[in-house]
This record gives sequence, C-alpha cells and structure tokens, in this order.
Amino acid sequence: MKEHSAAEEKGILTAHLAKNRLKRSEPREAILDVFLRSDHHVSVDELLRLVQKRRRDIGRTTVYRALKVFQQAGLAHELVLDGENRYERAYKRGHHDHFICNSCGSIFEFTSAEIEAIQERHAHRIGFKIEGHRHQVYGQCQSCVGKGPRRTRR
Amino acid sequence: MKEHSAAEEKGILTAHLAKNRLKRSEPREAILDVFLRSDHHVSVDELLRLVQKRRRDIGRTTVYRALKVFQQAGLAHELVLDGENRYERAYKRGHHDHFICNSCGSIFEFTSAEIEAIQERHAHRIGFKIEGHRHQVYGQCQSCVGKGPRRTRR
DNA sequence: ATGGTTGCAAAGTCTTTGCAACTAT
DNA sequence: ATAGTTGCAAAGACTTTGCAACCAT
Repeated sequence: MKEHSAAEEKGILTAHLAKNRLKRSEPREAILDVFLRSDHHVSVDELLRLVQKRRRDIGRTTVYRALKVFQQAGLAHELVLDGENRYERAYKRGHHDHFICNSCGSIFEFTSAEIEAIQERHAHRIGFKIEGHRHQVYGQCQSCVGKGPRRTRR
Repeated sequence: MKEHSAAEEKGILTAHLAKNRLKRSEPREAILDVFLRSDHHVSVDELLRLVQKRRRDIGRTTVYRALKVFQQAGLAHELVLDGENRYERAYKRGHHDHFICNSCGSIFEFTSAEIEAIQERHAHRIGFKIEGHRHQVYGQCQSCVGKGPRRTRR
C-alpha cells in the first residue's frame, strides 16, 4: 500500500532544509522515518511513542517542531479533529476527505471531484475564493455498525 | 432574517428542563436570550461579553454549561473550528456547511443536497453509517479577496 | 428540605515558547 | 564561530471540574 518510496520524501526534506537554510538533525530524520512508516493519521502521542521506541531521548516538543517542518515541506498534512490533531503523509497524495468512526476511531479516506466542483460552484456564487477545506464525516464504520457508539466526542 | 420567534425556542428549553428534571434559572435564560439575539456563530468569548453587558455577574463557566444544555435541547449547534468553538442556532434550521474567511473570519453558510447524496453514496460503498459531518471551506470572502490573507490559522 | 445552579479557583488538555546546552555547517 | 536544534520546564489557550453558597421546586 506504499504510494512511493520513503527515500523520495527524505530527499524532499533535505531540499526543504537547504532552501530554508535549516540544518539536518538526527532526531528529525528519525521522526520522519517513523512518520513515513506509521499508519496514516497518527496523533502526536502515537508518533512520539513510536519514535521513542527507537530513540528514547527524543522529546515531545521535537515531534511537534518536526511536524511543523514536514508540513512546510509538503510532506505532512494536519487533520484538525476534535480534541487532538492527527497527521498524514501529504507528498504526492491528492486531496481527500475522511470518514471517521465514532466507535473505534478508525479513519477512511475518500475523494470526490464532484464534491469539489459543487463546492467551487457555491463559492463562486458568493465571490468566495477557496483556499482549502476540511470535510470530515462521522459515524460507524462497517465493523462497528450494530455495536452502537462507544467513543463519544467531547 | 429571523427564521422564527425566539419565544418558540424558550419553550423548547422549558420543555427540555422539565423532561430532564432540571430547574430554570435566570442566568441561563439570559444567556439563551442573548444567544438567540446574537449573530450566528458566536464564540464563548463573544457570547460571554454580550451576556455581561446585561448581567455583569454571570460567569464564563455558566456560559459553557448553558451552551451544553442548549445543545442537548437541540437549540444550539457547536462548530468545531481550529482554536475555539463557535455556536449557532440549531432549532428548526436544516443542516448546512460553512465558508470561513481566513482574513476577516466571517462565516457564510451553504447547503447542498447533492454533496450530502454523494457523501452517502461513498459511505454506503464502504459500509459506513453516517451520523454527522463537519464540512468547512476556508478561503477569502468577497470583500477580502485581493487584500491577501491577514488572519492565519494557528 | 432536596437537589439543580452558580462563580471562582483549580485542574485538565493539547500546543507553543523561553532558555541554556548542544550540534551541523 | 555562527546559527539552527533539542529537551525541559513554564506558559498559553480553551474547556472542564470541585466546591461551598445559592436558589427553584
């Protein structure tokens, strides 16, 4: 299920660092590594935990800062959820929206050019220039349907 | 631009209180009053400020608690934005989504049965049972276009 | 009287920032 | 040497909770 090699994304990071006169660092590279290997939609907590399996000395702050750099480099995209944010790979991945299970929390992606088009039409109607959007659909995923909701949002 | 009388919503609150063995209270009624009069999409801060114009002794906590009750009574709907949440009237208002200006912060509503239908189709495809959704489109509103973004999200 | 309601202060979450030590260039 | 990077602790922003006093029923 890999869209492309992680090596490619590491190159992107290096280029971004060069372009912005930033320096490379082991912790940040370890974080990128883990981020790329991780399932999509990791939270900071999860990512930190995964990173610390490899390097116990890496702190939470560094993860936050690394994610910020990844976003600027176009490698990560932030998903603003209710309490916490999650991060997904962004490099060479088209825009997509999400189904989020209220019971188990799992996330499914979907894309719809139609929706984008309709959105654009509505925007045009009121002279609104779209710069981005956030579209999250909540409910019960296939394997949780019938068991009733267990994870209530705040 | 009033969809219906505020009195109707006050009745709903009273009914909700009765049904749940809750008691009426002046502060909560004052908050509902101000909430109904306010422009849609108020933040807790704004609502508190408005409420305190009338009754300086009402505290922020009470506003939070009142909004929770209003939501349970179906009178208010919470809009989860980036840093803070906003609240809008929910009684007898159909579902709708939002355009949010990155510059001035103003919010415009839009409805699209088509989008809902497409969403439903995608959900059905993966056996997902939709319970709700959050669809926010960010960009520049008509009067801010051309001035460039000034209000950057966190 | 009983039990919901209120304001305040304190505690909670998640995220960012100040700072001194450290490290890449 | 110069300037970015790191971890920790502290600070921030927003929201919730504990508690004693208060008020509706």
